[in-house]
Formats: sequence, structure tokens, C-alpha cells
Amino acid sequence: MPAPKYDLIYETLRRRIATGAYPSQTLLPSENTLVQEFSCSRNTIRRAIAALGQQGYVQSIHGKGVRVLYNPTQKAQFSVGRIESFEESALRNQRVPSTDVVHFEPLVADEVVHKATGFAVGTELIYLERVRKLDGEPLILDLNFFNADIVQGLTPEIAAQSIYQYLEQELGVTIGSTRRVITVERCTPLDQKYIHTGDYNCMAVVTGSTYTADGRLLEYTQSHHRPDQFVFFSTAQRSKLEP
Amino acid sequence: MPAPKYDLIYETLRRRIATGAYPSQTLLPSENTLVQEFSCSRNTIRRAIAALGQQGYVQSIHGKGVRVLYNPTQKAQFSVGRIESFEESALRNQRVPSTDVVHFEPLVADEVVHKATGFAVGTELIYLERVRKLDGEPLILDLNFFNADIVQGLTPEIAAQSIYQYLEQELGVTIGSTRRVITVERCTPLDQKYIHTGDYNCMAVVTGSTYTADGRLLEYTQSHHRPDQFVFFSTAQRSKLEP
DNA sequence: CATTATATCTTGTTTGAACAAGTTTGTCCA
DNA sequence: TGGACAAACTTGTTCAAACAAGATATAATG
Repeated sequence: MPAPKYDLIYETLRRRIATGAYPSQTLLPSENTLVQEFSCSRNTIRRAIAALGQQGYVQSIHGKGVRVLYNPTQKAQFSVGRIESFEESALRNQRVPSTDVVHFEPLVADEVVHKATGFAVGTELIYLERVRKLDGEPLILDLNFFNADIVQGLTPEIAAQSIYQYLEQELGVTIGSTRRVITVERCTPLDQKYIHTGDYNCMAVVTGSTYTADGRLLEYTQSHHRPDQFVFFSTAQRSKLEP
Repeated sequence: MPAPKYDLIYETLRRRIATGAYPSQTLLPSENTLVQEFSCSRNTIRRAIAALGQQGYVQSIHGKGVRVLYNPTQKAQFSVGRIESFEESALRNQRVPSTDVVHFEPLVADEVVHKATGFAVGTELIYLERVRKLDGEPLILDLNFFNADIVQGLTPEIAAQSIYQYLEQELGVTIGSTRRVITVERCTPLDQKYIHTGDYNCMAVVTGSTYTADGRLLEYTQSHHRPDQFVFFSTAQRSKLEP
């Protein structure tokens, strides 16, 4: 199962932008030029460029060209529109990640859990509380509800490592999409117990539902981030129609 | 300039999902079925479905179908991956918006402004401070830097209405993409002066750079949201490649 | 010289086709 | 009955082509 051609082209162009080979504010080579370089159809090039646009790297200008918008100085901590595990983003920022599993409990979804998480009543779940640390400093408190049918054989030891890696490499589960909601909420006693909140009295809360590639609800998670370490990136395109 | 066909199909399908005609967790009609209904090519259908996927409405499952993920109960306040003005989102939530312009000042970008906003040194700007209210209650403090070359004839009166409407309908400027960064920051004296922060000591800050469709930097904005009223939605797809 | 037309770039939309690959279903055989 | 296999679905990828529409440089025209 080789990677699709448009993904390779996307990566190649992205790297050229990130390294400055295509400087900011300049125009990319025209689509037809890229068609010749990569020996592919124009559709494939356009798909790669569209992906770059969604990540905020470029912006297409009708009749003119594709302008590079990326500014190499601003390095992302949590990247846009892409699902990235705590470990992956930590490594990308060259910091040492570690995780403490402070709670591990199998439970069955009742009506209350159903309303909060979306899991059907009766679904077997594993409830986790994990403290995420960078360079030994506790920054994130994760409250996870995992679908026990999918995450079989999960132990506290695995939860202290990367559950995503366990899912993808050991169980062969492929992850599809995540819907995330970002809010700011008052510190809970649990936050104060595990995170050094300092003089902040609130936390950045990312609530997410993750689905497998075959469309089953895999995970419902609340991530409580210490405010001074939280950054979230997003790009958007203007559409003409009203929603 | 009629709307593209894929946009119409997107809107039609989106409405069916939002109204429950296509219930959550069910599968959409197959692509070939939709091709017949809308009398178009499969590529056009796929483009509409891809857009629905990016907005979190559906998820495609290889070999099986396209599953509806949307849950009508959770009504979005700030929608995903789409640029929406304060007025637009207020109307969508059936609340009465108003704006106080508390500061209006032309200035020229110096080195400090350049580093903060990305505007080239020497660019003529208009700096605004605006308090956004819903039903009379101040919720958001906006700090705007507008490119004066593009936003010509801007007055405090227009700034109290919708600047985007003025741009698009009066000046004929089309808006392209926005890059947003979400952080949580301590309340500033300005926040406390204009927003009733209550017992929160921080604000949700959305920092954004907006570009015109022809690629010029139009606006740099910091929006300070009162935490209890702030919600941000985002969807993401998992990719196999490392960034 | 200035202005207008024209040709030629660019990206945007849409079509049709072919093949790959995952899922389900039914059929046939042991 | 059970399992293997094949057929008939589904979505995923890629190609080639044509035309629309915005931007720009060139040539023709006043």
C-alpha cells in the first residue's frame, strides 16, 4: 500500500516551503510546470496544493498563481487540521515527554456517560486519568474514555506510553477523523491536584471525539492544558454561501 | 458568476444532515446514486462530500460508504474552518449584536508593529479597539490592525457596523484565507476595563491574520473572548506521513 | 503617447473514464 | 453446516481533456 502520489507531492512542496526554497510571498511554479516536474496530471498537483492551502502554507490567487504564506519563524506546537499525539508533538519540539497514569478503571456507559461522551449505553469503556509532562513538568491532564471493544488488552503500562502507537502498530486500528471543541474553563480540584496552575484560575480544555477509519467511536477525551503552554493553530477559507 | 455546482450540492447535503433527513450514524446514499440525483460527475459529488468531511459532518469509510457524524443537539457558535464575522455568528445564534468603537487611530507600521503583525514597515494602518456585545453584554474585545490601502474610507461609524460587509459589498474586496492562533492569556487592564471578566483572571485570545483573495495582508486581529462564552470547533484528519 | 484590443499566461470548474482496494453478499462445494 | 471463493457493491486514486475566468504582457489603433 504505497503512499498516494498527491501526498508525496504535498510533502515535497511543504518541505521546500519550510526550508525556504520557495520563499514567503513568492509564487510557486505554475501548475503546468509542476505537472512536468512530477510527471502527473494537473488534478494531482491541484490536490497537493489544496492541502497546502488548508494547512495555511499557501494561498491560490485566481489568474495569477499560488502565493507562499508560510513564515518559518513561527514554529507550531500543535499543528493544524491534523491529529497528532502528545508524543509526536513533544518530539517535534525537542522536549522529553512522560506520562503518569493516575487512574485506570473499566466501566460501562450509563445514561450520564452516554450524554457526555456519545458512547451508546452499555458500551464497555476504559476510563483513564493521565498527567502529561514535558521535561518533568506537568502540563496537561487528560481524561480519556476508550471503547474497550477496540482498545483490547490496554494496560496502565501501555497507557503510560503511546496508546495511539499501540492502536496503530499492535492492533492495526486505523484512525479516521477527530472533532475537537476548545473552551476555557475554571480549574477543577483535579487540575489543581495534578497541574501546577500557578496564578491562573482556568484551563484550556480541548474536548475531542475520535473515530476509527471504519467509523466507530473510539475515544472521547478531555484535555486540560495549562494556559501558558497552550497553543492551537487553525486556518480557514472564506466561503460565499451562508451556512 | 454563479455558485459552483459542488457548493450547491454541499449546501443541499449539509441541510439534509442538519435537519435530520440523513440521520446521524447512517450512511449517505452512494456516490453513484447522488451522481444520478444531481446530474453531475462523480468528481463533483466527491468534492462536496470532502467538504462535508472537513467540516466534521461526515466521514468516508473505504468500501463501505459515507457515515453521518453530525449531532444536531450541539449547535456551533463559531463554526469550523470557515471565516465568519461577529454579526454572522450572532445572527445564527439568534442574539442581538452591537459594537462600541472605543479607539480609532491611523498609524504607520514601525519595526515593533511589523514583528507583531507581519505588516511591512511603512505600511499605513488603521488601529481599532472595539467592544463586541451580545444582547447588550460585552463579551469580546477586538484589537484590529487594518491595511489602510485596502480598507479605504473606513470611519468609526462603519467600524461599529460590519467592516467585512463594507469590504465585500462597498469596496468589492474578496477575502481569501485566515490563519488563527488560539491561546489563553492573563486579563489585561484593557480587558478588565471593557469586559466583565467576573472571577476569571484570563481570556481566550484568538490571534488572526486575514489575507485578501489576491494575497495581500488585510488585517491582523487579536480577539479577547470572555472565557465562559468562548467555543471553538475544529475537525482534523489523521495523516500517515510525519510532518 | 495613451488607450484599446488581443493573445497568452495563470488558476477554477466540470466531465468521463479507468483501475485499485476495501466490504458485503451470495453461491458453490466439501 | 461451514468455509472458500467469486461477484457485486462501495470509496480511493489518477489520468486526460475541455472550457471558464482572472491577470498580464504585447500588439494594434486612435
